[in-house]
Amino acid sequence: MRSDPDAGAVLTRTQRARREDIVAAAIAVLDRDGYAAASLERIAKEAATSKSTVLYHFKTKEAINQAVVRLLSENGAAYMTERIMAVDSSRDRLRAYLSSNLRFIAQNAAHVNAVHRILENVGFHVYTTDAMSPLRQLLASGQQTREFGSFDPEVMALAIRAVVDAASFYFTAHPHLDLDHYIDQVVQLFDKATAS
Amino acid sequence: MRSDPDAGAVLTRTQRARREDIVAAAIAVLDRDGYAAASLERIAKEAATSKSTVLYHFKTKEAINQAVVRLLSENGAAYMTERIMAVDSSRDRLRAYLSSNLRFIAQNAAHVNAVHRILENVGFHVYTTDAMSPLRQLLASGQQTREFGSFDPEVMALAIRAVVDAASFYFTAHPHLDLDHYIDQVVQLFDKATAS
Amino acid sequence: MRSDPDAGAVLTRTQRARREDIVAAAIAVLDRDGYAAASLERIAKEAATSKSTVLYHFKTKEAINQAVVRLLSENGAAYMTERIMAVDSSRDRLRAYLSSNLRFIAQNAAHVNAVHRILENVGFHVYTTDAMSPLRQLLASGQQTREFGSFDPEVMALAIRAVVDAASFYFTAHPHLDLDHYIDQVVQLFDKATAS
Amino acid sequence: MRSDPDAGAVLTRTQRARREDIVAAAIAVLDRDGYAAASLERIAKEAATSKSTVLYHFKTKEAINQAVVRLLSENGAAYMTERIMAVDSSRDRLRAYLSSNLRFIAQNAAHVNAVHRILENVGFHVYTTDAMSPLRQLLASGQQTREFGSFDPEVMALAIRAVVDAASFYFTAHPHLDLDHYIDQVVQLFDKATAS
DNA sequence: GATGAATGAGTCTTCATTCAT
DNA sequence: TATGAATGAAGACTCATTCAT
Repeated sequence: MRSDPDAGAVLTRTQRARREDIVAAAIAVLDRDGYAAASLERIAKEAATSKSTVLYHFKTKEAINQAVVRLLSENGAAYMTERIMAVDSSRDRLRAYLSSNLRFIAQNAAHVNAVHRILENVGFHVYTTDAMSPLRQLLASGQQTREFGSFDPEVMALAIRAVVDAASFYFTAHPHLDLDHYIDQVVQLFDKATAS
Repeated sequence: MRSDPDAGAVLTRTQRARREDIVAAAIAVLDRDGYAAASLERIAKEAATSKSTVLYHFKTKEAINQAVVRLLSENGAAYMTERIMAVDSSRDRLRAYLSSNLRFIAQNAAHVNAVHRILENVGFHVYTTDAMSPLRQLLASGQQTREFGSFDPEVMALAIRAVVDAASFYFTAHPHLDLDHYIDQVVQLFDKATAS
Repeated sequence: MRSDPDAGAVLTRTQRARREDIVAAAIAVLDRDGYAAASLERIAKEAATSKSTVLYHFKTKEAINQAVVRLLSENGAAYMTERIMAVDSSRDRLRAYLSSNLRFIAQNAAHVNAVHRILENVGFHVYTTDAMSPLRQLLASGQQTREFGSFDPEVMALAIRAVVDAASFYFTAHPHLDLDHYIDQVVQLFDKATAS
Repeated sequence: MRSDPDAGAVLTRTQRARREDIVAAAIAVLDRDGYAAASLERIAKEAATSKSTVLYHFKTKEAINQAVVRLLSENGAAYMTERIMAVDSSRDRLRAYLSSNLRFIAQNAAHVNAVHRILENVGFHVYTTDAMSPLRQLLASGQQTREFGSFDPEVMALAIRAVVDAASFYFTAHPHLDLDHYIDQVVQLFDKATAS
């Protein structure tokens, strides 16, 4: 029908593939060289095309960034909710939250870094939004069931998110770290911190 | 020819005052509008001078950023070491570390945000540097004296820094929060997490 | 290979219909949004096709503009000459020239505007070309037959064309004007101006 | 004090001179090559500088166009009102209106063309605005004093403006025309057209 | 000591056009 | 016959920096 590389419109196979290439290129540049360096030209070169071609597929630089962000949150949500929903007690849920989140981050460190880079430079702040609210609820309901001790769920949620969000940079800087040990330590940390 | 107001050279009172004005302006713009918006022009306007004057005092944009970063670490170090050195046990030192750090951040939220903005966009990473090493040592020596329980000091240090670093954004987003309560909660959190 | 839908070649019915659609779309965009906005993309969207399809039918953007211009002059010439030839005296011919011209413009305001937009932006100037020469001849022969008084036919012709050419914008801006009254006034104006 | 090449702010002598150069260059390009060709690059080259320098002095392309338009209307208003106010009867005023307007246009043909080019491409239309209202009033008051005969002042005003507005292109196309004769003819035309 | 003027490099974006299918 | 994909050229604008005064 019509060429409409936008919105939720149906995309050609080629279009989808190209868009994936470009998003991957954007992630690579953002992760490696930072937000300021992630110009259309750089991204295009990374994707082995021209600026114009990139804009043919995305039409706006912002659209690329949005695609990078959206892709991560889709992937991440799928990965995590599955693992969190699989368990019942609040404590287990918190453990699943931490471990699945960290494991996902370890597997997608570059992408996660890229998204951090974008969000930092877009005025949109993680600790401002309700990214924290499901976590706060998990903690609060664990307190009601006496699984968790007494603490301010808001502050605890913030701490958890801070630790998780710091992970992608740490993982990138320490590529050979023992992930299982790391996750284990973080889980223990918050097990103790939330103990009753 | 010129007296070169840069480097370690001695500065006149006027020069020092001007430089402070400019650094303050840079902080304000960085905090309020982000890294990308912090152009020389914006900074100059905020400081009520001209671009050329700013560059006369700093000679490079990067020099301004460095001054912003250096000023914070000087202020912060002075504030914190004083308070940490005042106590003896490792546990008290950790508490002093957390509370003095958070209190300093609350008092200098804009400046801290500004520095975050700079570091994020400069490829220089906090969790890469040895900003963590004094903390790691504090934790390790607490373990040797049996004040702290068993945990990986590296991971614990990382968690602490993550929570502290997240604070400035949180404080900015929640200007009316009860700081003492917040600090108290964080201290309790890590008290439990490091308990033996 | 290709049948080349351009030039004076014979066109299938479908081709002709497509071309008409596109010309109509171009007119609409030019009239509504101006010359600068009349990109191939905009025209294609207005015609509910793709840029490529538009270019398949016209091969060049300039060709579209030419088609828009040519279509108007064909339509206009047909409409006007018929009405002007129907009368005999120079005075009546002048009246027919004015009234048929203005009436045609009123009926085709969008198209006329579109053509103005194109000509303005193409360096081709109305008062430079011989669009004025038939009019000049009409006036001169009216003077020879003493139907018209004394005046410079060149200047009078220019004035007439200026008034007529201004009409399409005026009509567009005042869609509810009393056309018959307007035409009557203009006819009277030049009746007096050319009176002997 | 501050460099502010905008608005009504006070300008350095250099700034004023430069701005005049650039405006002159813009007029030349607009007149000679049309609106589309009047890119910053072209204007800069005509002014024998660089694009950046042009933008240093104007900061927006639109600002250049505004300056071109404003300069003309200032010059024109000064020239014309002086000459129109010098006479008393409505008829003499109309004559003064026509002759001063045409004479001004002849002396500033390039500038007038340039302004036409801009206004045509900006959606702002002459016959839409109240550029006509002083003229309409002049005609109406001439009718009240019986100096003028019976006609629709709106239509007559439109015709006058149309003829005057067409002049700049005509003058450009015919550089050697006898201006006095031309003006004389136009004055006679509207003398007859408005006669009682 | 301060600053107005100038500028090259680089940014995002639009556009007409070509090519392969 | 029609169109999706790709692209080079050009456009307006931003920015850090240099230079002369």
